[in-house]
Amino acid sequence: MSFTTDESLVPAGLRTAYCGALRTGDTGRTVSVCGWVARRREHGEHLAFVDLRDHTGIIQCVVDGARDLRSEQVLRVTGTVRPRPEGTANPALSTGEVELGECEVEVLSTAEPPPFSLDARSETDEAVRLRYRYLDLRTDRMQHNLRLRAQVNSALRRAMERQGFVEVETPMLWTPTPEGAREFAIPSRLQHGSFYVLPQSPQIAKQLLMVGGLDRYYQIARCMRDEDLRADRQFEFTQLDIEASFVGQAEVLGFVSEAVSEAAFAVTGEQQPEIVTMTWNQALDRFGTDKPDLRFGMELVDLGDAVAGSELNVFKAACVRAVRVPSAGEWPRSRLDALVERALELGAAGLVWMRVRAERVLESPVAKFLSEAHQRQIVAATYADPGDLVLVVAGERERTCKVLGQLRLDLGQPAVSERPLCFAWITEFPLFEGMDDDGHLVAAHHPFTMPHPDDLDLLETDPMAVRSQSYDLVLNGWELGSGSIRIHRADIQRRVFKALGVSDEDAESRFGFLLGAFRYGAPPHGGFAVGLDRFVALLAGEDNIREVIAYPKTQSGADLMSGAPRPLADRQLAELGIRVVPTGAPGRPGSTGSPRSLGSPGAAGSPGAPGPSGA
RNA sequence: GGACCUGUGGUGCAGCCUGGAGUGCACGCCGGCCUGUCAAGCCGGAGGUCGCGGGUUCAAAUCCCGUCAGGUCCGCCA
Repeated sequence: MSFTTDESLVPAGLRTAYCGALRTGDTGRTVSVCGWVARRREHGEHLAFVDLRDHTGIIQCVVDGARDLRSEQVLRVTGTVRPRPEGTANPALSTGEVELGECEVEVLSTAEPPPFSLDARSETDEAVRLRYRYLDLRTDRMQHNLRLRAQVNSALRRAMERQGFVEVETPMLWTPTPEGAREFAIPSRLQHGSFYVLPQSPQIAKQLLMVGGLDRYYQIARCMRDEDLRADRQFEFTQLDIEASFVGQAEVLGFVSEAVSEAAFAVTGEQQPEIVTMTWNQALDRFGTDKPDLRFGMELVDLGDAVAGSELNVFKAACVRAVRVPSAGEWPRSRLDALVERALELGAAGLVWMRVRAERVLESPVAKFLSEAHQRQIVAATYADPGDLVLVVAGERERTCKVLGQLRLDLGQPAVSERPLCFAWITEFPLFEGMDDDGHLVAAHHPFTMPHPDDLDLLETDPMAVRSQSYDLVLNGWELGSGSIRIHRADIQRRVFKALGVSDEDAESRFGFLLGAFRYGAPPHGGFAVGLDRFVALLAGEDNIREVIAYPKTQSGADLMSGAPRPLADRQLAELGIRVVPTGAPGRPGSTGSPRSLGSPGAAGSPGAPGPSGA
């Protein structure tokens, strides 16, 4: 939690000590500290306590005459470290046993009153924090989160380098690729009408590094996707991106496990247990999701056998599954009705609730349609105790599991900050996930994912049953990243493209340079990418990645501090050969009186049309 | 593209449902008092287009419509 590296650093420049590092052992030293005025407590003309803050913590300075000192001023204070008088120590501060006496104060920079309190105890609207992010960064929370993030980066680098990975930087100005996320386009000044795009990931670049013989590549890579923002999604985000040659799935999982475990250890100081692995099918069956939160139980139970032969029509479905909610047997009807409502909303045909009474008797709207034997078997299968609630959903397998999986989260998921850290590998994802509008299969991961070797023969006969050699890393219910073994053989690639409805000409025009490279000797290879923002957020106990990013954007893609995005000057547009088509809104909100108002400076975006890379 | 929540002195909130003078609380700010505090304390003071526009009404922070901003989610994120 604390970042002790600072204490081993030798202060230099204007200071001879860090605020938070002073201890009784420093008694008698005359030191200079530099920082911001966190608080001051005045007791008349000749005694004031000034709490000076730097990134290491707070030291109390005893000052004679603090009249002109103000919050957040930048000071250099020179004084003598001394123990505090009997009974005045402050256990809340790391430096609470000592204070700086006989202080000489130098104001290095004056400061207006900050627009919001930087005290950890006060809450401030996020929009205000973002507008003054440079002030928000001074808070304990942001200092902690950004330094934690740096520790994670450092640990990941250590682990990757130890495993023989070499860091290679890939271009930020890349070429449009027609599939995947919407891309940010960058106009070419030298070739009007042509565009670079910002990489949505270094996917193709890193595979070409394998062809190039780099063997093991990693990068802490920025990726950009022009998709709508969420609590766990920003336009730009960071990945630990890796790729390795002459390895299979087990090796890739090993590399990544090593890296994330080292990072978790660096932050928590606790050795991580071996990461559990389950297949996509198992995750769906047990947790109703491909990103299970393993911090709590309430696993899904298959009631197929328990209700076999029941007269009840709803239980004759392909899949009958339940989740046990411990100690919820006394919930009022209104709450149960709300659960039914929720299940319908999630796409279930219905929801059957069963209160487990004394002697394990079921109280339920359907109880009278269930034989005593069936009731007993349901109770036995769910391991329900008197006082529990059992929720049952029946229908098609995937839908049924997903509904119950969501109910499980609704009713049982702990807060993000709750420990332990439960990593999980999810393997054997399906290669395809449904069809697009043209009746073509859609790749679940990406079109270069190697099918499971046992399922190759199904590619043409039963493609939806083909498992892939792709895998996700999950942490406490969040998808942390994904990866796969790639196709390096032209014949298999051709068959997958065919299943996806990609013709030879299509493939050539879309991925020509990748396929071309593969003609010159591509090693078997595979890789992974870990979403660093999410990883750090979870380690920091934050439920929002904006809290671990120095300068994040709002949900509408604005940077409230800088005002981005903004219109370009006409001259700049001309240079780029760009003409802006007005969006039809004639009246702009306009500049209101407030000089701080950074409202939308006119959205000069593209109309809804296909988008620049739709060719 | 859609659903829901929020917007009231610098900050955080109450007031809105049930219309009646910008009414209240806490913090901060300014001034005064105060020599052991630590979110110091006490006294006094300043500070408001109730996001913006329109409508209903004798009267709108409050009701209605629109709009902007922030948030959560759906779609989207190979």
